[in-house]
Amino acid sequence: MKELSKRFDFISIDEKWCKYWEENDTFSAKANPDKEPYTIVIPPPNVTGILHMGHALNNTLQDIIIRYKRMKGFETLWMPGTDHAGIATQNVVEKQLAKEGKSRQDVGRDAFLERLWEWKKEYGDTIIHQLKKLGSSCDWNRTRFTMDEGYSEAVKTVFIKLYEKGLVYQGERIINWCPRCHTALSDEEAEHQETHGHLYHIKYPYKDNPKEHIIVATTRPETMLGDTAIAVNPNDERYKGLIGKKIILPLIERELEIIADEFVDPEFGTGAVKVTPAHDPNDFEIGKRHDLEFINVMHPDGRINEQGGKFNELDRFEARKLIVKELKELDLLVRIDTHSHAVGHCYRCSTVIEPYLSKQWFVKMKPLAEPAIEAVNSGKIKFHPQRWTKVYMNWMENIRDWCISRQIWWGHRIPIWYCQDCNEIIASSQDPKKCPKCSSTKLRQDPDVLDTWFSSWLWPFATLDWPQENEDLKYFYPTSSLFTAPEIIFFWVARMIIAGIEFMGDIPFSDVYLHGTVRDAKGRKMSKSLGNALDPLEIISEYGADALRFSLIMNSGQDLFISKEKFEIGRNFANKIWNASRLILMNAKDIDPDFDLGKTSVCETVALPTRWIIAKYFETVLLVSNAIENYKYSEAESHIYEFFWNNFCDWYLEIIKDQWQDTTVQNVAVKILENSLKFIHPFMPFVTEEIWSIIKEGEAPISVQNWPETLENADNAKTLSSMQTLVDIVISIRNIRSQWKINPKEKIECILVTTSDETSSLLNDNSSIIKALAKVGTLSITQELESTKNNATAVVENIKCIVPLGALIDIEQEKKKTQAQIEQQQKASSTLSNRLNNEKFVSNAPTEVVEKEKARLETIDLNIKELKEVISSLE
RNA sequence: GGGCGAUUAGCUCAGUUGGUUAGAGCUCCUGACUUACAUUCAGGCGGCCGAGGGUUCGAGUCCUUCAUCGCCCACCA
Repeated sequence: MKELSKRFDFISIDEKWCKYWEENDTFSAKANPDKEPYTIVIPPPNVTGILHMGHALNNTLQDIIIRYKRMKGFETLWMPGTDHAGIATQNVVEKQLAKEGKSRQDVGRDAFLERLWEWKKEYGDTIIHQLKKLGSSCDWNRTRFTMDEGYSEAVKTVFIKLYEKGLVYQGERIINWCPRCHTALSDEEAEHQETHGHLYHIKYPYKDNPKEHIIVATTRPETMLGDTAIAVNPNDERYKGLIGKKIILPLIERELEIIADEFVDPEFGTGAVKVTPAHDPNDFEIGKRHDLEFINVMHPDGRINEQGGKFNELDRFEARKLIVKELKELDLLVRIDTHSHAVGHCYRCSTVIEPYLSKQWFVKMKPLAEPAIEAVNSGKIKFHPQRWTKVYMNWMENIRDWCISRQIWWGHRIPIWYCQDCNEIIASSQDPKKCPKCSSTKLRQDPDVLDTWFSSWLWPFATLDWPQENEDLKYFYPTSSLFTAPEIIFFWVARMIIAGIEFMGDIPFSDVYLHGTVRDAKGRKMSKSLGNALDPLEIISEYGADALRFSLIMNSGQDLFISKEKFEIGRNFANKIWNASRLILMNAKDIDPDFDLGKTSVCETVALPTRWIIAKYFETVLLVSNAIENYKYSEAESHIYEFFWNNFCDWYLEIIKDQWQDTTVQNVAVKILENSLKFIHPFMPFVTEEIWSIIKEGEAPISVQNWPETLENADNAKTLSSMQTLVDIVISIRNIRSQWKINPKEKIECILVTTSDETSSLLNDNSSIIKALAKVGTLSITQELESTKNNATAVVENIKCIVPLGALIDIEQEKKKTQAQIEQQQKASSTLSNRLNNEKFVSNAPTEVVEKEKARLETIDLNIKELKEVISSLE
């Protein structure tokens, strides 16, 4: 067997295995009828930039489960890819252009798109490269992009299907408009932030009596330029007589009428509302109800247009200032209250969103949502942690139509053409040559593109080449689980469920795991602008990919608070694994390849520490497996960490230090190491792969090895507990040795002091174990005795040492405590039996409650019996 | 305005269906250069489990009220 280098050089190891896995297609997957499929689709990172810590966490989680399932014998597919991220990517390229002093209009649509594709190529590749460096075991040959050719087919097909069903429609209404990005946004893309603004109270004079006025309140005074009515509640006594009265709109001098509408809340503001149907969703509705004029007073970039009279061309906020100033001068401003309310901001550039009247494409969501609600209600799709179900449901049940058209260039062009001659609207997945109605060839494609999420929601099946039918699609769809951040439940998760059911007739995945947000040590979100972002690649080069992965997962219960030092835990652990392996390789020379841990664990002649570590090992395999299955990754890691470091290294390897000539010891150490590498592998793929390749030279990589076998839990647990007392002795001996500075080679005399029957019988029954223990621990036993605290202390002074084995407990106190417990339990027992004897209770309570109470009574009675035995043993 | 989560050692967090004396890591302190590892080893200090009330023989765990922090949703101008 080869030896490990003295230094653990993660840089070259990371690189070596990245390359190896890729060159050997270790993770390629194909439909295999002999195996069960396990599929994950990656949440495709945006091609806007480089990977951040959130990605590192997200992909590590996916990699753990996929590597685990692969070792468990599933045909695993982890589908990689990237997202074109419409607005976001267009924005970064526009910024790039701006540095050259150009706008996208300057270069033109085609040239601009070319720039975007260049960008995509560079950053898409970078991201894939970074995912590989993280150790992600994706099937890289299948890497997809949300705008590659086949994918466009899927998008067009979906659009047309929905259009034909009447679920995609065009409509003119108030949408969220970003004046900076010059595009419509969906409701989800408007981020509402609590803002401290102002509520302006303005006088609107009557036409017939300009000295009198009605007072309205507004947060956006500039919208008054588009006012076409004043509304009051029809039941508001203050205003009843005024309905129908004419008003002259200040500054604009337009004539308005006071109308009555139930929507107006008499309690808010003055109870009178200025109505601006083109700039407010509620006013829009009022406008429709009362057949008002819709006056748009703004350019798409947020400047006032010619409708604004002398405010023409002013920016909306400039106009606001000026209008307030002029109103003041005209003595029409009553007062300004401070007012905090939620204001929508663009989720890509944080510009204040303008409610804006515009013609857009929408998806009718209600009918699509129903089966998606059912899928979660019926338990076909489960959220982990479960509480997210509520969030999902709340959105689904209050779902609104989805605005899907964007006035940008980067994205899937809407497959709609307009006939210039007869105004026919043509939906087609191919470019149509002529109008089917009038045969005109003057066709113009809709200039808009689709919301980026309109392609993302097809990801689980579009990546498998839908709408084409093929074997892979049938085999790998539906996928198994989805790992993502809660921020995109609505954007992505919910819509994928809708699309999966609608277009594939089946849910897209059965489990959704929502992980926490990565924050800095102070709890702030990591972001480039705050300058608190840690770069995963930097961590990888400083601590290693395994360290990055391990530390991230260790902290991944809820939100993660990450500082650089946290990665030391992972680095140290990887180093520990390396050095433990070194030690074992240096000492294990006589290795039996068929050595069976299961058999050895029940072999009575084997020394106690060895039997114990084997039992502990089997326990750990089970704990780790269960934790992974239940999506409790940090828990799995704690089990691994504790077993490997505390039990195996610090305890077992220390104890057997001078036992290496024993071949059983050698084999046990090697076998436990090998199998530990296996269950550590999903978490730390690089170091385990490297050590495995040295121990098992010539064998297949650990990535494709089988997951270690488990023993029946109950039996193993029994073995463990029966040995625990004895193991405590070993620990005590070691402690005494170190405290009393006794040379490890020197035999020490000790007395085993026992108090309970259980322990002494254990010692008697296991004299062979004691002997084995003596052999290992260089312990010689001179006498065994039962003792009280007092004579134990007396003994201490004369003898070299004693092994405190529960003997140094104050017997009197122990008795008292036990007695108190007995009394308590007896009380419980009597109340319980009273209850069970009460006919009312037995006949009225549900049967399972009665059964439960009976079971409780039984255990309590058993407890009492045991406690009484303890008392008698103390006497 | 509605919903969700958090509150346990100085810090970061575990704590499974209520059940003996509430755990770990880091920090701090004490000791060990024992050649696999100082990215180490052995030990120690440190907790009215956010506050009040309730259910129970028994509550960190269940119910209720409150406080503080965080997140999400929401078209009262």
